[in-house]
Amino acid sequence: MPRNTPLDQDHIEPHMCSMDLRLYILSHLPFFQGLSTEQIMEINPLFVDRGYDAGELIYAESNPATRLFVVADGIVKLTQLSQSGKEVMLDVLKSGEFFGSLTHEPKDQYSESAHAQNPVCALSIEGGQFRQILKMHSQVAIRIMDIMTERLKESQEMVRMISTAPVDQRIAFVLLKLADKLGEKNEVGLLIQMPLSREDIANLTALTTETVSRVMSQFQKDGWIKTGRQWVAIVQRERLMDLVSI
Amino acid sequence: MPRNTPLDQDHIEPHMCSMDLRLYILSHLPFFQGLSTEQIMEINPLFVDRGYDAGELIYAESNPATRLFVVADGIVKLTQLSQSGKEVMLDVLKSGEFFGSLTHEPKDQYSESAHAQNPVCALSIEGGQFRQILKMHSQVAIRIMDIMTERLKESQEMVRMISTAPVDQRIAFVLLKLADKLGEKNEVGLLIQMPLSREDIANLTALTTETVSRVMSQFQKDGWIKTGRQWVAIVQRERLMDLVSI
DNA sequence: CGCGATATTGACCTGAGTCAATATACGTGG
DNA sequence: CCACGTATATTGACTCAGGTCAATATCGCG
Repeated sequence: MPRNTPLDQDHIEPHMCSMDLRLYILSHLPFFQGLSTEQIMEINPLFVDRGYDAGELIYAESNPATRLFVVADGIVKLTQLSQSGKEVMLDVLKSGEFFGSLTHEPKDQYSESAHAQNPVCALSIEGGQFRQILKMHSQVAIRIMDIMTERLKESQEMVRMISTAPVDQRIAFVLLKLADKLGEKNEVGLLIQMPLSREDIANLTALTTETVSRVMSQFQKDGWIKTGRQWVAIVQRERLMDLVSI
Repeated sequence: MPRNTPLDQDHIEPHMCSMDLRLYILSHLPFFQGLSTEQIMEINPLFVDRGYDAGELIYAESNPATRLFVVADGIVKLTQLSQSGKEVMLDVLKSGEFFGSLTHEPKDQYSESAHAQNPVCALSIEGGQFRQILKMHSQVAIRIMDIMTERLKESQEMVRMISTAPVDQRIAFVLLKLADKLGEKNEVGLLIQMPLSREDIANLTALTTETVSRVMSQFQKDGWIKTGRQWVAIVQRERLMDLVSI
């Protein structure tokens, strides 16, 4: 049984949203590819940076939606609340991914809440200013469109899994997806580099913590994963893949 | 008990995807707003039209994705198949909405199947040609981006409903959504203008036909809806709204 | 070292699925 | 235009996957 958390806990301090990091992030954003360095330098001052503590709210569902955010460092989770108060986790974002508002309609509201899952540095820009950029650079708008298309596809895949797959498949599916996105090879296996509790996994799979615990205990007994408090590593990726695509 | 189907069955014949309809549709597409009539006329020849019979396949999941489609007339349903073979209905599209491929990567595959739910006339354009239009007209790309954002939001709302809401709320929710999109006031109530079986509703809500039948029988006994073979009309919209947002 | 958050495990319950029988609407062809 | 046959819908009895409730264990932080 592994002792301590194997998660990497070196985080950039909030105040280290430095100019260097900003320019690095902005110039490497997938949707700014195709812009020149000068264009990036011009856009740079429109962004503000800010650090968030682990667990801190970045914005809340149904609040006025005015800004577009970009993760510079850390992990951001997007959630909705059901009427009964259960949290539904819609997505997990890492450095380089955007979230928030793509519009500048005064009446628009955020359709989900965003929380820092660990210490986060995020850049943000006012929605209207971002739309100016889109208007001037169609290749940026096309990139954003492509990313939204990909996200829609993933959300629809989630609908399919939740609608039709049994619990072990659903859990295996999200573990594999997270490992693809955040996996880091170490001595144990493929470690998912984010704090990830049973409750988080339950909120990602439309299950309860108890069910997640039972299934993951079995996965561990079978030697498919190794797991502890707030972390999961995949040991036998193939076994999980087989399970998902039976 | 209403006797016959109250659905409007006047459909444009497949061969009536006429030039007049084409230009009307193209010039009224939400994402072509902002283009001049001359620009629309220029784009027009890039589209081909085709009619589909009720139930006919337009394209299949995992086939090479090469074309972008636009519904000119009729209803198109988008579906995925689970491994166990159950159909999951992802969306229902009406005139003016697009579906298919927004890319021109040779290796891309359709992530869902598209079927004509009733007789359909659709226009389509090759993905690469459409991207040329996007590149030249950033306002079109921005419109598409906005539509994809809206669709993602709806898909995420579906994830939340399926994850957390009991069956009667889920059914009420999709009936209201369909009525908002396709509702037509008539003597019975607000009729959903598309062929809509119990199985369709089951595929939209991650339920079985039997459960849908039981819940809808109850809705009808309560006087909230009127329904028959392949049609549903909403009588007491408020009651359903109350149920959904308890 | 001790406390609170996190995780596990068990016993039991229940909402929705499954299986099966029956009913009813609609299209088809005589 | 009616009779028949098939697809669609309803209803009931039973089952079961996963939820609920509750007790206990364990980690890691302060």
